[in-house]
Amino acid sequence: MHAEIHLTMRSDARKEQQLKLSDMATTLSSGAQEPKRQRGHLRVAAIMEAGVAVFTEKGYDAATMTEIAARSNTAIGSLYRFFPSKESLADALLSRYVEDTTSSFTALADQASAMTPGQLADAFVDFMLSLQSQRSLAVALVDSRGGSDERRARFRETTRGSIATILRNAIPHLTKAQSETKAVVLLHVLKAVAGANDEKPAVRRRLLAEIRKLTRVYLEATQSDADDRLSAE
Amino acid sequence: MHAEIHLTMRSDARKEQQLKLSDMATTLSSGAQEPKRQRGHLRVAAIMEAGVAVFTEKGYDAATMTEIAARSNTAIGSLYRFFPSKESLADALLSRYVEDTTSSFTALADQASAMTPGQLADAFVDFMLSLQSQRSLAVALVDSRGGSDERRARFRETTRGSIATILRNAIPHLTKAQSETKAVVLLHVLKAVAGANDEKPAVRRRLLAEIRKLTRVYLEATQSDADDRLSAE
Amino acid sequence: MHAEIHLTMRSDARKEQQLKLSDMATTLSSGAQEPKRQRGHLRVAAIMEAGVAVFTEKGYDAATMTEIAARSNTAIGSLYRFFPSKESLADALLSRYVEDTTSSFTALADQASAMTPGQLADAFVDFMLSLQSQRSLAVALVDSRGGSDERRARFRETTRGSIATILRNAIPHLTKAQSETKAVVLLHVLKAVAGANDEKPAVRRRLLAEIRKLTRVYLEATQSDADDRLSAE
Amino acid sequence: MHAEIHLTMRSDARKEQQLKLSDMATTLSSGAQEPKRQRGHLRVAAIMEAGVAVFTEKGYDAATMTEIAARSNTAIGSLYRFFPSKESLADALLSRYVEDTTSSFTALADQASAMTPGQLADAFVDFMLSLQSQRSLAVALVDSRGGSDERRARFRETTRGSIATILRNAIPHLTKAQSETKAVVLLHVLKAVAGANDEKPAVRRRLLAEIRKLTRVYLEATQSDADDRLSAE
DNA sequence: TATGAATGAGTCTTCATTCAT
DNA sequence: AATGAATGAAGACTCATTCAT
Repeated sequence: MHAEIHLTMRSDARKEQQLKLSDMATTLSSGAQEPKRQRGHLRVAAIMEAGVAVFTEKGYDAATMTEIAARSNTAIGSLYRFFPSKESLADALLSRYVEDTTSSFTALADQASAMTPGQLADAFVDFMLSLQSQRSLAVALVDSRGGSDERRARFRETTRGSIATILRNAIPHLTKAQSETKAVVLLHVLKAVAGANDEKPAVRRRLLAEIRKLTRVYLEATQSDADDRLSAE
Repeated sequence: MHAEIHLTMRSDARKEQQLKLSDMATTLSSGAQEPKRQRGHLRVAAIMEAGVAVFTEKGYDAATMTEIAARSNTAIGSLYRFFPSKESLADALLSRYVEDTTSSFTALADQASAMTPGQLADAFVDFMLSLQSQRSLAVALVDSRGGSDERRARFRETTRGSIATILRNAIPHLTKAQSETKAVVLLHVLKAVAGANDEKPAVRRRLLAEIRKLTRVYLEATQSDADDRLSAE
Repeated sequence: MHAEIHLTMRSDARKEQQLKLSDMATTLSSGAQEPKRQRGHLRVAAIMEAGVAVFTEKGYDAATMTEIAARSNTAIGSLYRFFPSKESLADALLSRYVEDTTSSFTALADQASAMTPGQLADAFVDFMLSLQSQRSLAVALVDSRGGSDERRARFRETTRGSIATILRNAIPHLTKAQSETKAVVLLHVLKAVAGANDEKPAVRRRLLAEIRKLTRVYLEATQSDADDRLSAE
Repeated sequence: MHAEIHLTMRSDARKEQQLKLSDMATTLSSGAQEPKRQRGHLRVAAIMEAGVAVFTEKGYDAATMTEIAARSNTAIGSLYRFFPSKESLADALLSRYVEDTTSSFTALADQASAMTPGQLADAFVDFMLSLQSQRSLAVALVDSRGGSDERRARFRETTRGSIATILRNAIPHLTKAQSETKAVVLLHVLKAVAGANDEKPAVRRRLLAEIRKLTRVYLEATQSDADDRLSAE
């Protein structure tokens, strides 16, 4: 009963603001309240950083809103002003990550058509390395049970789609279905980059080299496959 | 802050029992069984099965001891008699999984020396498929935060070691360091098999075929590498 | 226990402002209006209307100051400028209702002396019907725990007094005590009019007719009683 | 998510017990856990009494589970073991009241056919007086927003139905519709008995006498109406 | 003066764990 | 030894109220 009341109220209270804020709403799209003053933006940023830290360290379930509030020097009430639920915070974080990632992917896609599979493989690994820090958040939020299922699914779809597109740019003759299957597998392989992070530096270096090799081998094999199929026709 | 205090306290309170438990867990999960107190063994088995089910379904955090007790028709007090903490149950489950897996790996290792890399690749994928059901438990317990960090780490080490051994059996000339690096990567790749489970049947089939191909390609490349290096000497 | 401490504290903190408020509330709810600061009056009016709406819809407890502020397009800070507490707003609303009602009662009282009990009964029911919309506010605020106990008690007294007066006007020979007792009972009966509102139209119609009949019968019986007692002397 | 888990678990855990307890389940029908040991029954009783007290004093919203737990010398967790939500406690209390009331009504119904309207009126008022203490709880729970709407509605229906039946027993010739309309009105009138409780003793006495008179007059008038209608045919 | 961000006590509820019977 | 009642710390979230800008 309370919940309904609350939601109703909020909708009422937010209607008009929703409009003028819709442009900035991208980051906080998940039901989060947009700050209207300078101070608020700083606060939101602080909360998000704390959120990243805590979710990454403990995982979605074990992370507590109280700790996130404390780490960002925010009263719990203020945290909830901007992010009306734990899930909404996780969603916002994920969204931001998706956006960052997506735009990076777009850049990669542009260059992909001019790359050999080997080059592309390196580009992919480098790309994952550049995401590094954020990546572990995504793992904590997506691979665990964090946030809404729906958004997590959408996130996965988006990422897979981006990779599939890049693959088709770089390796013509791939059917859509093929590129999508390969995207899933490739994405999985690339996730190993994030995993490497937890190892000791020496091991990490070797691991990264190996992942690089694997990726290259995979993409080259994919290329030859496509060529074979083509010449067979 | 509170949370930490709490956890600390708990750990303290449990230390001594942990010992009793680990004996028992080992005893139970290894084949050896004490004939006396048959009832107790049945009970423990029931609890463990319920634990597997619940942890798999809900993940470590969301699983409750009460539900595990209920599903195994055990009074909560009895459950705690055998497994003095949630963590200890997760650990026991993981241990059993490790042992099962390890012995399977051993069998695989015996045959590995007679296999070509391509055959080995298929064997690995088939192997993962055969673990399927149990595998999702490991995911729930290892990739999330279930069980003690320490044991999870040990679990990973064991698995990696098994794979490394197999690799060296099948592909001579690999140094220990190489085989270990490759084992990490290969294990990661093979985890995709478990992930494929969540996809629709049609996708799943394509995915598995692709993973198979990737694994084969990877192992074959590994072989040629080793050969090259050898002939270069 | 905590709750009590909290409430106490709040009351303490507000005492002095209560005075300022009650002046204002009285001023506002009586006809007199200060020409200066027109804006403020509009704002107060808007707040009060929103307050009526929200309290009526949700009841005192579930109503939130934030929603009342939003519905009246008022910043929460401004709302608190005029009504320093939720209770003070409820009180102001109740006061206004009492005043409205009282003046209406006064009009009724003027005509009452010329009415037969039967006519008076109808007049009462019609009167309650005319209050309808406001009545539900009173229910939300008086029958629940809205506003201060003290003011609610005063409100009840006033209303009962008005009715008692009317009764004595219409039915001479009633002692003061009698009229007061009857006022309490009559008021209770008339509240059924408000309750009828929640029923389906068909039922509502029948209900109102029945209440009308009951009221008539009651007042007529009261009359005969008085007559009897008189002639018995 | 948690909620679902919880519910699921409970259902599982309770299945078998539900059976052997179904006979006693009447009182705690609203999802409450039945105690299985002596101690538990005492506890449940204590909780319910505390619940009655607190709900009556503060109303549903303002009552806190913490206070109810404290007043019944129960740990909050124990309270929730028996009554898994605030609403379920309110429901259980209401149910018990309904049952008490209903059986009393049944007894009244048996005698009603032999009563004159005047006697019936007195019987009704006496009846309400006998419910006294419990009545104010019903007011707190039914007339406010306490508990689930559905159950409150059902409660009202049941009570009205009982009264309607009694009326038809005592005053033949009433149509079903008539008796139902009159039941609603009569019930409302009788509620004044509970209200009288809050007055000073002297006032209370006079009030009760007046309510008695009103009820008598109403029922007698109802009788004559019915007679008139009959002879007019 | 108006605004809305900040505050934090308090609410309901959950669940691992202990302990009396 | 088995049972399940008891415990209470902790978590997510709300909202009346204050105060800096």
